[in-house]
Amino acid sequence: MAKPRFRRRKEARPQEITAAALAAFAENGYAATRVDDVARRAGVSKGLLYLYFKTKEELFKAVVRGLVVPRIDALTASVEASDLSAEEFLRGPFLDFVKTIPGSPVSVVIRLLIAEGPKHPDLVKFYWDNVVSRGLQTITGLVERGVERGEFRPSVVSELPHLIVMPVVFSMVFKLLFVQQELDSDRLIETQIDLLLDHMKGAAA
Amino acid sequence: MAKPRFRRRKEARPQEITAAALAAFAENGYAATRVDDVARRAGVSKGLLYLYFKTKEELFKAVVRGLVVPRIDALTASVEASDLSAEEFLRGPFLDFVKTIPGSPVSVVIRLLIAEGPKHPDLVKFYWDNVVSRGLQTITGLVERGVERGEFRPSVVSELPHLIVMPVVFSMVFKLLFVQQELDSDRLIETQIDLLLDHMKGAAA
Amino acid sequence: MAKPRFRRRKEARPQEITAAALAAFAENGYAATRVDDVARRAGVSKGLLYLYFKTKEELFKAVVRGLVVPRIDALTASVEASDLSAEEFLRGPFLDFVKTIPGSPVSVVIRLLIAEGPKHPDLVKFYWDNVVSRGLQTITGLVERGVERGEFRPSVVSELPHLIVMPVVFSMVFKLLFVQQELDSDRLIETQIDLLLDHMKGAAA
Amino acid sequence: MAKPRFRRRKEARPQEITAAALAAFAENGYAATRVDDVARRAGVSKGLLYLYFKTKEELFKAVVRGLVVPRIDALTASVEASDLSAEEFLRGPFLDFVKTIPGSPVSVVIRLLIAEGPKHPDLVKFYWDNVVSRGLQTITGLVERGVERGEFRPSVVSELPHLIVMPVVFSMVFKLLFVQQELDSDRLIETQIDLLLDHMKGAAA
DNA sequence: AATGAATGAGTATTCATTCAT
DNA sequence: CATGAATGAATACTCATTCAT
Repeated sequence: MAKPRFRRRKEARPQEITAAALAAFAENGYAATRVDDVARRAGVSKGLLYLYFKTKEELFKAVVRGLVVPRIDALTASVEASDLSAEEFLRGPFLDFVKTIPGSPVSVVIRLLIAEGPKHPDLVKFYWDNVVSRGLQTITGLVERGVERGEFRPSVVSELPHLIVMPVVFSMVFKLLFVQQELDSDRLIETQIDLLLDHMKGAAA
Repeated sequence: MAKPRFRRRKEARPQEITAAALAAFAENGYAATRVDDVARRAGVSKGLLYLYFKTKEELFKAVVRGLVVPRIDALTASVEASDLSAEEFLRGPFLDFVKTIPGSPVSVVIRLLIAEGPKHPDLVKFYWDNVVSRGLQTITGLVERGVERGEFRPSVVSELPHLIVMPVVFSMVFKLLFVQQELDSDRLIETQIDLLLDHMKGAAA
Repeated sequence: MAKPRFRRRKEARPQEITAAALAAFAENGYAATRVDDVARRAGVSKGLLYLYFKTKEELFKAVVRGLVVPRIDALTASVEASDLSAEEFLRGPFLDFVKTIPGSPVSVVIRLLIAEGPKHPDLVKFYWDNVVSRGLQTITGLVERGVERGEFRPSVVSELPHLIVMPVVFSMVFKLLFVQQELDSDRLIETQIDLLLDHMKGAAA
Repeated sequence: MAKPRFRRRKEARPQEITAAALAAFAENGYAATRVDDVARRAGVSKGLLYLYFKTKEELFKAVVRGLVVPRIDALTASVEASDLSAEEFLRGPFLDFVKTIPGSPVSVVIRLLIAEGPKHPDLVKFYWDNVVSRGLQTITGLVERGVERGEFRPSVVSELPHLIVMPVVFSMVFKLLFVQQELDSDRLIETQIDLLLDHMKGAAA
């Protein structure tokens, strides 16, 4: 009745499983992904999966948490460590970082959150606190540093840092929805930053 | 427990049902919405619902189709009918129209498409053809009209009309995700249009 | 994918299902009974069963409730309606009634309660309130009527009506456990009633 | 989180495990008890448990076997060794012994057997042969000794020794079911023995 | 002897869909 | 047209049991 066969034994298991889950969720969305599938992708039995994650929902949360926090940490750290001028930073490291987002697995998380968010308020809260809120604060700080240093004049951008990340979010959503359609997200992002820098550096209010 | 019995045996039934479905989808998302719920909301039996819509999926498509096309038709028509200058149009009717979007049921459709899109390529295609593509074309036309008339100088915006709708999409997604958080979407949209008009009207290339 | 075939339509369904459940529980106990089995026995699909009973547990409760209350009602009513002397009643209708219990489905309920009781305190409460407590009160009332009328002398039996029902419970448990072994439960019950009547009618304390 | 590590690598292990199992079964019943739980309670790994007991069922049987036989042995031995009169024995050592039963772990075994008995006929057989049958025989022997010695007149009790153990079983079941309710089982048992001694010593048939 | 990671068969429950009435 | 009783495939989760270490 039973012919078990297993080999490995690790503590890397949780990561293997969340990676598999990410892939599965990316393809089918949360609701339509079967736990069986995730287990199979991870090369693991269903039972083992449940050993690490009490429920499908918890697995979902682990995926979101594990994927997204490191990136924001990196951004914040790099802002703080940098001694570039605000403009140089925005056109340099920031732009580089931000351009990678639309093609990255973060999109998957966005999709999951949009689809399942209403049923997981704590997760949304977590995402807001750890990613969005922190990201916006970091950007605001960067802009205000520029103002303090005389690079920029005071402008609406300090209050609406959303203007800066907008093209990133837009591109993610666009690519998520219209996989077939072309969108030069790099150019979109660059252009928006150009516009904003022009505005912030300009003379008139 | 009390159901109005003054059904006027209309043939407005399909609309009543799609309206109920929209409401249900808005609350729970597509996957988590039970056909039972939709029927109950519409004050109709499940059997009758299935008389109008062969499957849940078809109902979904009907909701999407029925909701968005009219609005885009209206926009296009109003552009064509207008004899305002491009800037006047952008700052006037366009802005008015566009500000209403983030709070409207279109958001729901966006959510549904993001969540379920990958499983309904034909629907995405439909949405692209009838809404997004047409919308972008209309905007491009408007901008080019401005260039032809000497209002604007040639600029990226003709190639990236996305710059104009970006804040709308961003606001929708933001509100979809972070219901609790404030976002002054009107101001965001206005500011972006200001930026772009400055840019398009500016002297330097 | 679906070739449904069904015919009937009733409001007797719940009873058909609880009857099937009783049979299944009797054979295998609660935990080991599969809902599938109950449905099959009732000639009904699993889905329909869940239409009437939200969970397996609720089905269980319905079985217990439905089976047991009517009998106690009957006993109580018959005591009140009777104009026999206490002894005549005990030797007559009471004995007849009580002898039927060990072979009746009530045993099944006892088994279920013993096995599952700790996990269903509300059910145990219900059973106590509606069956045991009421039954003991009825018997106490009967005995006290006898004392008032001068048939019996006051005795411990008024305080321990359990003495009267003891052989019934014992027989049930015995037969439940040792199906193979003989036990003349009728005689056991009769003898105990004889003993008690001797005692109650006797002169010495 | 803290486990004593001073395991003395005893071979008292099996007993530690059955003791843990008894406790677990007492709380949750057989079906609802997880082997994991038993192992944890015994401070032992699951693997080790399976080294001693091939299956959960075997563990169950070991619990039942280990718990009841010693007690009956003691009773039988004490009857045989005693030189008291039958009445003295019944009112003395027997009563003392029997009063301890309803509060003892034997109740747990009763519960397990009632709940799981039908699926373990061999276990029931074992219990019958080694406990019940022997117990009843011992009691019958005691009564007959009384008759032979002229203490008692011949009576039903020789044929229905169940009359003597009835209150014990009844009390166990009662307490098992209605943990909250009071029952003076000592008094119930004493009273029944009084009744029976009166009867057996009485003049009239 | 001892561990606990790993397995997978088994089960309650849900829900889109159908069809007798 | 209209109903809602009935179906059954699909799926999350559990737990006894095994076996590499």
